[in-house]
Formats: sequence, C-alpha cells, structure tokens
Amino acid sequence: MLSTRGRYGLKAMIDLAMVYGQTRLSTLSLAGLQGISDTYLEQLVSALKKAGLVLSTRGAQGGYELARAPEEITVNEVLRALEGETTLVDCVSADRVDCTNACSCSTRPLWLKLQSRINEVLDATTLKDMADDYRTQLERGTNEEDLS
Amino acid sequence: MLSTRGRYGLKAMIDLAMVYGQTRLSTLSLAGLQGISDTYLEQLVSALKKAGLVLSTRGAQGGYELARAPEEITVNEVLRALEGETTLVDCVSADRVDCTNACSCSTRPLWLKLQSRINEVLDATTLKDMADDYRTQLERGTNEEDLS
DNA sequence: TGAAATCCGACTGATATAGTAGGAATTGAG
DNA sequence: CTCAATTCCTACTATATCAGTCGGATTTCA
Repeated sequence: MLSTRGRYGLKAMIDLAMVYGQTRLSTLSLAGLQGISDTYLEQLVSALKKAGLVLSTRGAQGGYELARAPEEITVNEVLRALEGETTLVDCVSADRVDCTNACSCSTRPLWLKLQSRINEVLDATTLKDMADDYRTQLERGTNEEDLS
Repeated sequence: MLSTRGRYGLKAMIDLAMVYGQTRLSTLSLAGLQGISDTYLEQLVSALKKAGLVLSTRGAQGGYELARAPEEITVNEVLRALEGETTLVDCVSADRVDCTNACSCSTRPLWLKLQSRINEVLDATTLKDMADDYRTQLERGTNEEDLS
C-alpha cells in the first residue's frame, strides 16, 4: 500500500505543475489545496527538494516551483524521492543482497515481471500528463470511470 | 512493499502445487523447504485454509494439499487470502468510502491504471504456471535473467 | 522592523509486522 | 493402547514504520 507521503507529495507536484512558469506556491497554499497539515507537507516537499525536483525561494513571497518542465519529470522520480528506493520485494532490487536463493527461487520471476509492469506505467507518466488529464477532468465537471 | 506473509505463503503454495495429486506436506516440511520458522508458516497456511485454498488432514501423516488443481488457483487469490484486501490506495477499492474528492482527484486515474496493470498480472498467473516455470528453472540449473 | 516563508531536527502516539510460545485436539502407526 | 506427529487456536512481544506535531532558527520582501 502506498503511503501518504507518496500520495500527498505527488498531488503537490501536480499542483506545482498546474502553475508551472506562472507562480510559486508555499507549503501553506499547497496544503490548503489538499486539506492536509502544512507542517507535514513541508517535510515531503523538503524531500522533493533534496532530490532536486523542486526549487525553493525563502522568505516572504517565497515558495516552491518545479525544477524542470512538467513533461520532464516522471511520476516514478517523484515517488522514489518520497518513498525511497522501494521495490516490491528485496530480491528485485538492484543489489539483491539478501536473496540467498536467488538462483532457484520459485517466486522471483513473478516479482520481476510485476515490478517491470509497474515501472512501465510510472516511467511513462509525466507530471504534464497528469496535469493535462486533471484539467480536462475539471472541465468536464464529472468523472466518467475510465480504467484501461 | 509486499510483506513476508505474501512471499512465504505464495512460496508454500507453489511447493504444494509441485506435489499436487501425489502427497501432502506438513508445515514442518514446507518451512524446511524455505528455511523459515514452521510456527510462523503455520499461521499463513491457516489463513489459506480459511480462504478455502488448501485442505488439511490432522494427526500423524497429516498435512496440507491444494484444494483445487494448480491451474485453477491464481496468484491473486493466494495473495488476497494472505494479505487481506489490499489495494494500492484506499480510493481505488470497491467501496472508495473515504476518498472525499473522488470526483476531482488528480491522482486517482493513475492509481486505477496501476492497480489494473498489477491485477492483470496477478490474475493471469496460476500456480501451475509458477510451478512449471520453476521446474524448467531447476532443470536448466542456472538462472538467466529474463525480465519482460 | 515585522510578517511570511523556508529550513531543520527532535518528539510522539498509533498501528502493523514478524515472529514466539503454549497448549488442546486429532489421527495413524506400532 | 499408546505415542508421536500433526493441525488448530489464542495470546503475547519486540521492533519498526507511519503520520503527524512542535519548537525554533534563518532568510527575505515590503
């Protein structure tokens, strides 16, 4: 299950993508958009800053903005910055150090496949995609269900 | 991140699939195959039994066997029995009760898509598939990397 | 100078995870 | 008949993570 860090943080990044090139947003306004605690969100944005995904301006009228254009930031980058290097299962990670039976594990192939399906989606989706989708969603005013 | 319940439990189910129609296995032998505590595995198999995925025989020479043929049990069923109804994010679940902004959430479409990609894999893979793959993997003796 | 903001680290309560432990009940084999 | 092997069931524990809160230092614009 995805933690609130990933969920709140990604939402904040989309909010920043919506105003990219126009203005900055403070944690207070970002939190207001989501209806959550601004001090908590502060931590999340701070992590995004350390990862080089947002730029900050201190002092009055300061705030945050995306460090790169929305189409150049993938969802996967954002989530990794927030959640750390989380893989589905240890033995899938780059340095599968503690998978003692890596050579003959009955489940490893499945986890690899699953992980790669997940990464396909997360790498292919940029903040621009999400912001665009959100805009049309708001315009339509309703939410037709659209899995696929 | 998938918990040990799902990982150990699925492995155990594959072990059972390997001997389906031939014999039963006790928690002790199942645990021995994996090198983990048998008392812990007991809990997991117990959950699998409650879910109707395995049959048990008590007493000496007792043990567990699959309740249905390996090709009729999907990985998703097994994981759900072990981990409970876990979705990626609350608002993706059938009764998205607490997603107050379900109608205008910028991230929900992504979670829906991701969840459906995951379910595609988990629903399409049966214990027979996994046991077959494991057999050929053991025959080859080595593990060529094969993502995809 | 003061208000608005980022920055930073420590603290807390609740919940979940990964087991352990103990014992009751059942059953096949000798 | 008895014993050992086994499932079954419930309670307990230690550790870690999560989801925040809090206090204060620093920077900057008006």
